[in-house]
Amino acid sequence: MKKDALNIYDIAKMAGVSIATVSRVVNGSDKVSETTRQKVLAVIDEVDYTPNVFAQGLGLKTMHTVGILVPTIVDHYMATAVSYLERGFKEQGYDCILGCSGFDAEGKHAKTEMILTKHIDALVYVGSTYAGDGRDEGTTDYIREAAKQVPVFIINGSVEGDNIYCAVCEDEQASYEAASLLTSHGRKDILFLSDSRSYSAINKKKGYQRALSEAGLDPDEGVIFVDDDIHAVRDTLFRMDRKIDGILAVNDKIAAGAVKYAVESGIRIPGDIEIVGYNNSQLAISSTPEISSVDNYTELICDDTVSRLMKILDDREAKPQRETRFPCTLIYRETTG
Amino acid sequence: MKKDALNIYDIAKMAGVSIATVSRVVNGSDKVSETTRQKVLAVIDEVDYTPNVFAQGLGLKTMHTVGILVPTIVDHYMATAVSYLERGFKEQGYDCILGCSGFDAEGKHAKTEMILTKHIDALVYVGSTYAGDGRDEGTTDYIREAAKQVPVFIINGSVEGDNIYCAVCEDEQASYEAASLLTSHGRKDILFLSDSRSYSAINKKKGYQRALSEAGLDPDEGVIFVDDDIHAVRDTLFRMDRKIDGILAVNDKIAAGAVKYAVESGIRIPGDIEIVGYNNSQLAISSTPEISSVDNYTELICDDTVSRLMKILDDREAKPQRETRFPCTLIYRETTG
DNA sequence: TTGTATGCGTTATCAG
DNA sequence: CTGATAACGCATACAA
Repeated sequence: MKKDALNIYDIAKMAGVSIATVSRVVNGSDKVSETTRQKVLAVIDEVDYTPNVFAQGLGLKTMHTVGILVPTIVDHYMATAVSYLERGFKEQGYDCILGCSGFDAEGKHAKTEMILTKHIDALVYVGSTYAGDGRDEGTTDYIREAAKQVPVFIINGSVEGDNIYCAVCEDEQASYEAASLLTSHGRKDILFLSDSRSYSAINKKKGYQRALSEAGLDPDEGVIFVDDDIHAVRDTLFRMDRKIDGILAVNDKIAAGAVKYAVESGIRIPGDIEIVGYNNSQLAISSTPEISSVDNYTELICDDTVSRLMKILDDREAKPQRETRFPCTLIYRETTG
Repeated sequence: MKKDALNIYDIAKMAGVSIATVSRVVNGSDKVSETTRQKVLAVIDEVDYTPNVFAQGLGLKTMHTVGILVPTIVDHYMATAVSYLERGFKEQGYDCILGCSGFDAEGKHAKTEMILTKHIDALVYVGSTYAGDGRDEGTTDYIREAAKQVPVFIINGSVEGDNIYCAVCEDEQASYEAASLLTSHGRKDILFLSDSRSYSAINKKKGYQRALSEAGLDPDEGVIFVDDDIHAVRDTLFRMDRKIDGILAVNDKIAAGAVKYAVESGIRIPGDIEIVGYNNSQLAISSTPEISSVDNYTELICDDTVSRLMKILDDREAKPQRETRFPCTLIYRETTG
């Protein structure tokens, strides 16, 4: 059936040289005469030989793969990030092993263990959910544990530890600015809609609260937890039966739910209520009216992560910046005045 | 730094047995006494030993990984499919290597070659773009080439060839039913909005055309190619300056663009125009009015693919059904009457 | 510049 | 039931 692939011995025999020479040619060593190089290359090209990655991995202890863990790939933000990471790593000759861990500790822990058994060269966590809520150090212990084996990178989250590198966007500031925009418009009843206590959600909340405090508003009573579901958010707002003239959501899906609520309630946007989403995704555009949303430069963050990661892989002694920070910017659309 | 992991010799030494015995215990062979088994297991548990997958792969010629190729993971449909596949394969003890190929032939070809060098146990293509347009056989040759090395599965596309297995949804029928719904409502100017000539897009078009023909309408003049972008679709429709009372789109993003067009033109939905999307994604819900959309049972298709794939991997002689077909159903929302 | 021999960590075959 | 030992395919230090 599946005829065994040719190995280095076959090539050596066909080219009339030793396996060492073949190996040298394959790996681009300069210690081989041009004539033999051509001879070997001809054979390799002829029979379409590719070195066995398992054997390479056995000796070199690397198979040029990096592991990527996301809570769910269905989320647009994660998908986008994975897309950029995959592109970047591939450019550097690294393949990606993907794992979807879910949001609970057990899954994160289990998937981390599993993916580590694959002897990946590095591990990238995508999503601030992996950074925990910053309160309970124990929740991120599995990351420090993983970092003992391979360099660990976190996209959009910050975790302390040796061999752990982070890239975060300045959510606190972005959220502060968005909320300040609303308070500056005289909004008094501004909600903060969040579905988690992840690292980034916490920072967004801080920014929101800072803005409200500065405006002399109660920074706590507007903080609401909701499910990450358009209709669930809408219904939650319906049930609240409370005057609202501003909403800051931690993602566009939640913001879209808020828009539904306003539209179906006959509340005018942005006249009576202003709404700001987060991630600047297609959902913000699909919605009517289109949602003003914070863009968090996923591409920039991912490219930076790839380049810092490669720095380590190229030189195991290299110590790139432990944490890089990126700004966010609010994209103005129709839900803000 | 990264202390070398323990190997089977270490365990053997610590347990006072031979490596063969350790291997037997690890692989659950019954040819080992209960006492020694416990002794070895104790050591393994104690020091947290895991067999080196490279060495296993070298001998067994498999590392229990399957390759997944998508044109882009950013697309919601692909992301959803990958999510289900990953879950299914992981359950069966297989890891996933992900590749994003883009939509052009060169990328598909190159990524296929790359992922094959990883000695994956099987390859799954997600998306009908890989099935080509069915006209040019040459465009899918790289798939038949890949199938010579490993079993190949295609999600939502049909390609002929040995060792190639497909799962498709009955897009022709679903599209026919959706278009028939509109004609039955007396719609006369129904557009078919498509962004590609992929296998599924072609089937959707056929269904649309069948419905229009049956209703005595011209099946060709409504077929329009658009960019897969909400605003681009809207603007294309603006420019068309043509009476339209029905739209069938090959995905929800395009349908969302159509909704924008109608809303901004003051055309009433579904009174003056009815719109049907495809994939039943969040975009359909995010939109206002919410878009009626064809659900194509991604989960079902993926689970079926996983189970057929495992059948082959469990028994290399097994020949599961070459092509499985799944129905679609229209989810009625606010853009149809 | 080229070839030989060894190690990488398993699994599997074959004796015992 | 258990233990040597030979593959598996490659990279590389060492010899020539």
